[in-house]
Amino acid sequence: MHGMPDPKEQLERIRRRTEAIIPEEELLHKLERSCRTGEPLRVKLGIDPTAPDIHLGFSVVLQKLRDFQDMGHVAVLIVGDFTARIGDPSGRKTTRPMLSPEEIERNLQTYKEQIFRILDPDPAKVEIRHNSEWLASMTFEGVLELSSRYTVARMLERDDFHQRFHEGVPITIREFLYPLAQAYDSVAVRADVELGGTDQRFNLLVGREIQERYGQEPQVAVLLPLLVGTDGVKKMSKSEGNYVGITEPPQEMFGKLMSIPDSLIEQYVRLLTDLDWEALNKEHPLTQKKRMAFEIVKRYHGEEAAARAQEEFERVFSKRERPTDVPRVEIPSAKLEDGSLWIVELLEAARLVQSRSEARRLIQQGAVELDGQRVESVEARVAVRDGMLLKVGKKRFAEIVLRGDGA
RNA sequence: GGAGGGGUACCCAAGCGGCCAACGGGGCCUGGCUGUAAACCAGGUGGCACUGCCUUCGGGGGUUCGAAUCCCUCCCCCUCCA
Repeated sequence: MHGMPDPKEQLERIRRRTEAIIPEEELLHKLERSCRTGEPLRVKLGIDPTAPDIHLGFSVVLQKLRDFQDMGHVAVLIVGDFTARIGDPSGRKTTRPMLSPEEIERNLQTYKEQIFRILDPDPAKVEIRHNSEWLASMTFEGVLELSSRYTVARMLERDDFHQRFHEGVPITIREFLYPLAQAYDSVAVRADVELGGTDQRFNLLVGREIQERYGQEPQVAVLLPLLVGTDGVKKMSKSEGNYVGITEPPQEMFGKLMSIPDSLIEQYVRLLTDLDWEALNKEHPLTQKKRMAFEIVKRYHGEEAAARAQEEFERVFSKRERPTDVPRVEIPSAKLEDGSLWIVELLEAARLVQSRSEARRLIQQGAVELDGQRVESVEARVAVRDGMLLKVGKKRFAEIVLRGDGA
């Protein structure tokens, strides 16, 4: 393995945007040895097969894994198909849905398509494993073996377990098994490093100890900051609906990024772009946000698409003009009476509302516009013309296309 | 094994025979102000051509003129003691 950068330089690069490296000296040793022997480090990252959409929060971790790859190391992706059955108690969320092997495989395909927009697909630098490979076949004896290598007291050190224990909130034995199973993954793939968000700190540290108990050199935990979601409060996650997916269309991405609270701009710029925050910080927040959104869209869709997304955003929201791409909705002319239609029915036919009651409410609230003209009355009948623009709220648009009877 | 507390709309949570399509908060939607930010103000947040009707309060059955509210039964969750 030649062309591998100097270990100190590597460490420097790994440190960027990283929350913690535990312990840092060990990582340096591993890097030095790797450089000497030409043996790449095995860098483990667990992926959750229940949520195949990759969002910007996870991209921070993936980007770091990419850094490792670029320095010549191997990404070892662990599909947590078996651990998904246990359900990670981190953050004490309710249990996740059980997935069939087929669903998991389907998700993995989606995952791969997305993951390689960030990772290097070079087969020499990626290894994808399912943890059912070694966990599903583990005997009860194996489980005893594994579980005898960790103590209840150590388990209870974990913040959420600790809290639950003291509040009298039940903790099942099964939940104790989760960190152990994840830790065993590290043994199975002989991980040198494991990546994760800061919420994974405990799990990754258990991995270290378990590896040691199985006679392996412990992995180094590299923790990355958790990105706050577009709501500005909770960490970005699919289930909270506060995420930006890396495969979302440019327009959507740009819009979502513009809607984050100002207080998040710095974090997004630092974690998701290579922009110089110190310089950017002198600008107006709106400018900062646009630059940030532009950079991110550019990363996933290219410069041209990013520029178009920005123009479009400015046209629709700043200048309140008509978007370039408005969904077209066919209205059979048979529905019309003397060329006109009840506004509520029109909204329904255009699928801009979910029910007529909703349509009525929105009209009453002044949210409905026809060709830029606010609809004042719920009872209104409107003359429908081909190419008419229907608008509900700030972002729901539809263009009416009249369809003749004969067609 | 014993004792007790619960299951209400997207979430939390009131209501405990009619005034309940169900208080309040969060979230979300809409309007205003704006920079599609935040903050703030106002309204909305089952369905239906709608001064009314229909479907909702874990499932099923019953009492009653009338039930989210009372009774029976089933399912599920939780706490404490052993």
